[in-house]
Amino acid sequence: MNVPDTVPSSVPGRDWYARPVLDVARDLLGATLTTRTPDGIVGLRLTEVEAYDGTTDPGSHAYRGPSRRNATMFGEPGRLYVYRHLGLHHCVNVVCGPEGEASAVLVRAGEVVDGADLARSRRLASGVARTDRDLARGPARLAVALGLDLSDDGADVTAPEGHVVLRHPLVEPVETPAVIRTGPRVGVSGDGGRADLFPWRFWLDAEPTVSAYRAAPART
DNA sequence: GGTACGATTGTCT
DNA sequence: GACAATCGTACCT
Repeated sequence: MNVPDTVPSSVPGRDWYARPVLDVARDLLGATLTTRTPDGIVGLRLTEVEAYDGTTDPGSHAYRGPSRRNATMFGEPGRLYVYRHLGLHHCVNVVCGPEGEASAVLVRAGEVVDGADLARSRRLASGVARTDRDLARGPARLAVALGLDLSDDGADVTAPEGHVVLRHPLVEPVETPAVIRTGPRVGVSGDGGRADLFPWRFWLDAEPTVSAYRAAPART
């Protein structure tokens, strides 16, 4: 794979995810999520995420308590929660916080840093050709690029030999310190229209791969 | 067993 | 910028 060994990185253990969801969300920016499938490897440097704070967060799938769909959120941190949206798209989350709290970070966008050819062919197979910048710009495109679907729900990202692995850089790049920006979450309508109360979207400033903000449709 | 609704995207105007 | 597409899940009867 192309990820050079000279870039110090580690695979955080379960405890790393068992922290407050806002801390984990912030720390996930710049980390790389890598999927290994029979047809190859795709690595993604995360540039945009959103935090969902378990059963106390009206915007979270966990707000109404455990169900078959969100069971993974109530389980161990450090696992993938994948769900289908609008019957068309998949969205990928990383479960965090203490087990049972059901907090999760939605992975919204990233920059393909490995396996761009494979990511591109997956995107082509799913529809229309796009620029490389769009390969993983938006949660559904990101899932396609990484080749993730419902069968990956519950996958453990803390296992270095697993088929989905999250790596975290041990040291921040000194020359290009990451500027982290925050804002209202995208498309969350369960917050009573008060998206401003939950400025829990985090992204890396000046990243072309960050998806465009769209407010949730007003709820009647 | 039926119905309403969505953490979005692509396409058309 | 606006809108249709499309189906699993939750919630109701």
